[in-house]
Amino acid sequence: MPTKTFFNLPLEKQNKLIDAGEKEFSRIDFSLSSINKIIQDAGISRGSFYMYFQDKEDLYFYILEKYMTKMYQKLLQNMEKCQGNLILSFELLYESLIESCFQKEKGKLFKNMFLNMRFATERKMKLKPPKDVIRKNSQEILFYMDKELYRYQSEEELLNIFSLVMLVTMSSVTYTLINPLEREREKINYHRRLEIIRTGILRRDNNV
Amino acid sequence: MPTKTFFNLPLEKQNKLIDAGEKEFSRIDFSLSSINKIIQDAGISRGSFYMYFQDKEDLYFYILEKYMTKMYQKLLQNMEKCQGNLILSFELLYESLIESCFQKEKGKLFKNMFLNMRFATERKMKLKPPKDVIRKNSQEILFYMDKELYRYQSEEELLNIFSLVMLVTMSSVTYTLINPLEREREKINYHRRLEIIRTGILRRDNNV
DNA sequence: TTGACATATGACAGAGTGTCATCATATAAT
DNA sequence: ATTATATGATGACACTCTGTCATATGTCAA
Repeated sequence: MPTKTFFNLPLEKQNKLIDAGEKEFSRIDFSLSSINKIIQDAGISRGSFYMYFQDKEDLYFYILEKYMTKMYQKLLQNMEKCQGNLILSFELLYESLIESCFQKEKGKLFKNMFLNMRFATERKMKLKPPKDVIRKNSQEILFYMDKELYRYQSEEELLNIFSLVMLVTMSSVTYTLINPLEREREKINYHRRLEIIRTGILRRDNNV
Repeated sequence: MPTKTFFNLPLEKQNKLIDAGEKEFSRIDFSLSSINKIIQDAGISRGSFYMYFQDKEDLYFYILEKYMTKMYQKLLQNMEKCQGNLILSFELLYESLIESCFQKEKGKLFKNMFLNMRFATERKMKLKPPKDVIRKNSQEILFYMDKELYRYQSEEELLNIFSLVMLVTMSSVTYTLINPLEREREKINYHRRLEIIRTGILRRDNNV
């Protein structure tokens, strides 16, 4: 998290630094990005940067979290729109994620962030109690979720289904980012995978 | 790939360098690892290192590939042992992966490699024609796979199922590495996810 | 012995990181 | 008005890392 000093800054200066960060993290992968470039672009001194953020990672996660939150909001909206249909909601999320990643403005930023997701989750999990964020969001999702559709034993099982669909979605988006030429084919495969899961969790008359 | 010069080296010297690499990649994440440490440990000069490998990444992938190959061999063996049952084969693979990752000797190395997998696949995909490796291995898997068990339309669908199970397995192993305390709980969740997939792909009498 | 070739070396330039003593500014206290 | 105190800003500094290159060493054939 940024320091108190950072938040005391006039908003304009805050944004200038955030923008410089986004620009650098768009340019290149996190591990190769440079604080020098960021402070140069933002027009602040080296010392100041370390006044506001613990390190490069600190700034990175501050930015990342902003977009993660947006994504969850989007997912919640989808759940509402789809009357609790989990699969449908993720299909919509998938579409908007792909669209975001191929847009001009923030496309490269999103791409780099997606490709770094593993690194990101690892760090986050070390910092916070593991399920803190995802659990809270999952609970909200569960609230919207049409539970009559699926057979399940416990709430944990529902959360597990949720995580599974999330995993498959993120993985597919990432694959598409790495292989943009196979975008359409991967989309088909993604829907196939969702269909397998849907069939697997569907409540049927002949209950197995 | 290492250069011809590297392979001309006496095996002893080759191994010393590989060992030094594994030691460093065990110590710390790839992006923070240092060639300096490696050459110091291997007792060679800076110039020599660049004589043998293009860069740090080159050495890393050379080591990674060795273990990836082993993993695939293991999976193939499992397929044979399980008479083509995909789910069972991956359950066995899961167990041996977890075991490997918690062992004393190479545990930390495997852990770091797993956590870097996203980075690794991204690089690999840029280097080789995308599906080269996984496709070749998948074809071998398909050879062993008991196709009567599952309903599917095409070979591509079978490969898709394979990738899905692989994804879920790798993801679960990675999660366990990050949260070792939840090892048992995650194992249960892993089996639940596999059960969902199994149900989803199972050939039933009342064909949907 | 002399080339010709493969191999080995470490000094070097360039770039990056995090720190710290110091300076500047604003706010409060006397 | 002046001093005191806290807060913010700065860039030089020490350190580490990377990839290169001119030079040195070893080896084998003619």
